[in-house]
Amino acid sequence: MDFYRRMEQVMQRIPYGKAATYGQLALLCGCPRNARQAGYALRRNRAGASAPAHRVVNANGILSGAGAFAFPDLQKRLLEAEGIRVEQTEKGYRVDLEKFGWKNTMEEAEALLALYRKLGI
DNA sequence: GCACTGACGCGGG
DNA sequence: TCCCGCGCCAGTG
Repeated sequence: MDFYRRMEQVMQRIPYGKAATYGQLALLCGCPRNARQAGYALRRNRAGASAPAHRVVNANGILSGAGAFAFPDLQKRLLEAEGIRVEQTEKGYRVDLEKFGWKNTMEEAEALLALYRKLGI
């Protein structure tokens, strides 16, 4: 499935110091309904070991994947190392997507689609 | 081929 | 507002 190869490309484009959501990644892969697969891809390291998996959170900004890291607060620490403020809530660690969320421009989305065509994925 | 699972998201009550 | 339930679909056994 080229979904994972697309995921790889999208992951590489998440800017330093920004966080993206699962749904957002799925959307940028051209599969708006594959938010679950986005998470699955990360859990199984399908997006490549070099992919910044710590920059991916759910739609609410919660670090739902924290448990999949070697240490529970590893993701939190990686994010903070990039200047992203992580606050602790009843629901768990959370980032402010208003401030640190990756805002995609239409140009970026189109550039990705062009890239997929070029790579044939 | 079938059933179950999940680092998700959204609408309805 | 909170919670529940359903849709989603590739992997896995």
